[in-house]
Amino acid sequence: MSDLDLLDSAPVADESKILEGLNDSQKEAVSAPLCNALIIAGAGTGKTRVLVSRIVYLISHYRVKARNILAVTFTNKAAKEMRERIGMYLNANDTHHLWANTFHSTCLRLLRAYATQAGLTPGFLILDTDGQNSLVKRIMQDLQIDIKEIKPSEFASRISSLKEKGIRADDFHKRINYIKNTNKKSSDTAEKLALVYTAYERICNQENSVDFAEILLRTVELLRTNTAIREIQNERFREILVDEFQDTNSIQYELLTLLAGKDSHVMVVGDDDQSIYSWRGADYTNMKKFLNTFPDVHQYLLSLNYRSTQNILDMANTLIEKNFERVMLKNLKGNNGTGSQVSIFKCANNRVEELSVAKEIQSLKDQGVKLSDIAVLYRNNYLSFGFEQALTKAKIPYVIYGGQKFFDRAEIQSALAYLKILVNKKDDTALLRIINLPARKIGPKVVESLRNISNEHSCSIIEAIEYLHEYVSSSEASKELKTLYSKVSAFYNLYIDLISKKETMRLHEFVHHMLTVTGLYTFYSEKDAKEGKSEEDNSRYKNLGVLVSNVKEFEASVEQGEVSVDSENEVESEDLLILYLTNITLVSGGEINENGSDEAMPFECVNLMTIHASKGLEFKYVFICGFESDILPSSRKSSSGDSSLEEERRLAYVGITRAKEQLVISYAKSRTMFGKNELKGASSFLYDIVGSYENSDNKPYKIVAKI
DNA sequence: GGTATAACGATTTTT
DNA sequence: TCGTTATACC
Repeated sequence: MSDLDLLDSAPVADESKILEGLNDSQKEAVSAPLCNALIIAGAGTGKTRVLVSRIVYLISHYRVKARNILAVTFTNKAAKEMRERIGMYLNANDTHHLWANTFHSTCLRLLRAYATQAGLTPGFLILDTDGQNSLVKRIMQDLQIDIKEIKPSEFASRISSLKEKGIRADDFHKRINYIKNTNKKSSDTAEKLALVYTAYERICNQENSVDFAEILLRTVELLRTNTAIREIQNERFREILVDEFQDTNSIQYELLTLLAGKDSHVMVVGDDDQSIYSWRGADYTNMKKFLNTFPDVHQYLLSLNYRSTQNILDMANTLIEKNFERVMLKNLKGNNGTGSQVSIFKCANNRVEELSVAKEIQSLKDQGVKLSDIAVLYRNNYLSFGFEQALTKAKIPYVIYGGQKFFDRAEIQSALAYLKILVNKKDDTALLRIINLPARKIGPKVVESLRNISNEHSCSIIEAIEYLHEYVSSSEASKELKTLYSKVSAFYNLYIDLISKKETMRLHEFVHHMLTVTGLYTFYSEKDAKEGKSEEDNSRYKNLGVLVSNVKEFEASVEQGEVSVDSENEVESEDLLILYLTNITLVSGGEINENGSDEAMPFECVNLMTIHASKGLEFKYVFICGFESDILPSSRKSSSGDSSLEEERRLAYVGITRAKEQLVISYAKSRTMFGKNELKGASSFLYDIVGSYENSDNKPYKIVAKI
């Protein structure tokens, strides 16, 4: 070991301090030997704390080097939180070397480092869900597949889930042929899908872009086939830790098996009772699989809950007991006393429900409760509307998590499309979005001709225009080509101007320049004016300004070294613009405020969100609303088999276990939905819970009628 | 190239 | 019911 290595792995935190304050089972997990381990951590049992402590323990006790540790999470939020918490124990050098990232950014880092070996051109961009949908739509139209019969987004998501199962277009074709040969009937839709999938793969390759699923699949294929690269990673990643393991899908599972070498150890933390993303490919049986496939897995169970009162936990325990497909049975025990009873609001209708909740929040507020300690949770986004109205009327400020994301807005996507073609001229998807935006007389006919040229020369549309420019100015071109060029020459000049200015200006100034010369500023401010939008309320013009601020902020954070541009030579340094574009598709994604930053709301607000979005969070006061049949469990699921019903039950379980001190569960007996008045009853889950306490004098809940 | 009208369809959501 | 979107039409 060199001195430098010793410095790198020098203990940074007092070992006894790491274990201080942990309970016995947490301590056991944190100080586990270097081994494969499965930690089953019930809701609120200090899962993140254990993970963070384990990482620090690995470094200080086992002298594992930070660069040999990989921690993987699902969301950027979780990754950020983990990095921050680890940062409190480690020195800056260790923190820098440690990989604590989402599955996607981990893979992306590998792909950037080994782009060529993975069959990509360096500088490739990420195709987000919108881009994916529009590409699929374009393909379906080209193949004359009726997009009214089958929604492009349907095919797009099916392609993604095929990729998440590791199935390529080729494999899918083989499958269909196999079915044909044996059963003689294959579905018409599947055959169409296969055609679209093939074309989709081809175009993504041509355009040098990867979608989210591709990021994972490419990495897996790279590691599967390239032994040399795999061995480097095996050597590097000695200790791998995975958060929310119940949410892994099959490609992520395979990734773990490939990243871990024979001397590596994998520690996974999860809770099968909180698996609520199976519709997205998550498979909590990976926990069982892990136990059976990885050698010598040590098991740890965390069931002491630090979050909620026992009444709340009893509700949760009673509910989840009805699930049969559990990997490991656990009963949450708390250390916060019994607490007050859970209130079940039995409301005459949804209006009453909304007003009752608002009234209750008002009285909490009057008692001096911080609004940010209150959350209103619901199964479906459309349920938020009524609560928004009721809260507005009561003058109670709130924030809604989710909803339309800033970067999904049309004007932002258009601006980004301009930026994308500047770093990746192969990106036809981006180009087609803006070639005639704002209108510059490039209609479908011109586009058609351009696409013909690009097909002939197997190049992108921009390259076709470049080719046209060369050809027309230097030789005796045909009249048709000359007129064609005259129609796109203005756009070509714009493109050339942007390409050259990009190098000479600071990035945010350049983006501002781009918005000016492309005419996007004018286009959108005129559009705003036409629709009578005031300067203030979410005008599209203003949003473009917010984009510039966001770029500026990003620029500053890169300069301060906050965004890791990996210094190790395996990751090459990149164009700042590529870095920005990658960052917003993969890392930011969320809502940003008018200053262009993603800092939290400065003032006190009640939190409104879906139960899905609440996972991993906790609040002192929680209202779970619309606890009704056909809503929770959702009408689409209750009829379609046990496992989806069980997932809905887990969802309710997640909701309940968010509450620390007080929980209100509310339902309406009648509800106006889509203009129609429907009679719903209380959720079957509520009957299950109440039924369990039928003869008990010691009920964890009380029912309150609201009329 | 923009506007009016009809038709549709409406879980959950991160990357 | 309400918002989005495709198509027809000017």
